Amino acid sequence: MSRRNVKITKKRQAILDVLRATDEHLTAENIYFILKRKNIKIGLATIYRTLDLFYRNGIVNKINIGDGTIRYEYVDKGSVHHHHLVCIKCGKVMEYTDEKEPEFLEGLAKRIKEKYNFTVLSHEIYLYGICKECNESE
Amino acid sequence: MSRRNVKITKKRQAILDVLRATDEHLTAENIYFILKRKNIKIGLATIYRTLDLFYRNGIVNKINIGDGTIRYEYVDKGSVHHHHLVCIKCGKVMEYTDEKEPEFLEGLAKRIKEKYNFTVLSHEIYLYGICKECNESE
DNA sequence: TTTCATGCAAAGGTTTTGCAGTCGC
DNA sequence: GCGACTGCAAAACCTTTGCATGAAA
Repeated sequence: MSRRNVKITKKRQAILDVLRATDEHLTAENIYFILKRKNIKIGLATIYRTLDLFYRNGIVNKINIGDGTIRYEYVDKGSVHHHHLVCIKCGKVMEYTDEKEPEFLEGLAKRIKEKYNFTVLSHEIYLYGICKECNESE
Repeated sequence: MSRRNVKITKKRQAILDVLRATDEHLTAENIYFILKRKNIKIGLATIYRTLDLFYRNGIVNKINIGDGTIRYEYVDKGSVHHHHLVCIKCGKVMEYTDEKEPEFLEGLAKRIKEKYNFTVLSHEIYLYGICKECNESE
């Protein structure tokens, strides 16, 4: 399935705009209220359906930090692959990129293949800890 | 909070036994039915409460592969830290350890600290792909 | 017209909570 | 007896689904 198969309607465009306008990782409900504030009336179900569609077409990533809700982020094809820093104090999710990570992951995939005959297709890395602000406010 | 603060009742012991007896990653419901088969009558709510207690005390890990349910695994303090291989075909979750990973993660935590002033306390790595069996059955 | 998108409400599944009863020290 | 643990049922929560309406080609 590829991106060109996705028809972009007005509602879908609105959701896409919200996701592209932020660095944050939004839940379906976040998007719902952001659009409401912009006077765009849309059903939650439509947002869920759209996000699922986007996900299946590689337009957004799902982020699951384990708090019971799914977050989404726009996949910018031109940007570097990144992972997530989750602050266990304030719950904020930040992105990071690490220059040595791609090389490590490539080697890791190779070793996993040899050792377990498991073909790695994608990965998610979550680092949990204390963010700058929470560090400072102690 | 530390492990010694957790009182181990009969029901809690039963849950712990189930988790220690398997390599699999069990949901609360899995545990419920396993105990039922052993003729141990226990409420689902108790299992949830116990797992949450165990989690807060570092006795179990939460595994969230994004399918809407939380899985748990016993934390064996003596064993090597491992991560997860999730098969996107059959949904099976396996564990792996990689000899180069600890060194990489140590360096990564240091770089994250320098670059973002984020203190890394723990991490989760999920590798998604196709497992041995699903590879072979194609 | 025909197809697909949408909104609403209801249903679904997992997890949490309130409360009364029970256990163990 | 007291405090903590447990079971049940109900509630809460997020997400999906069914169906009728509406928009677009």
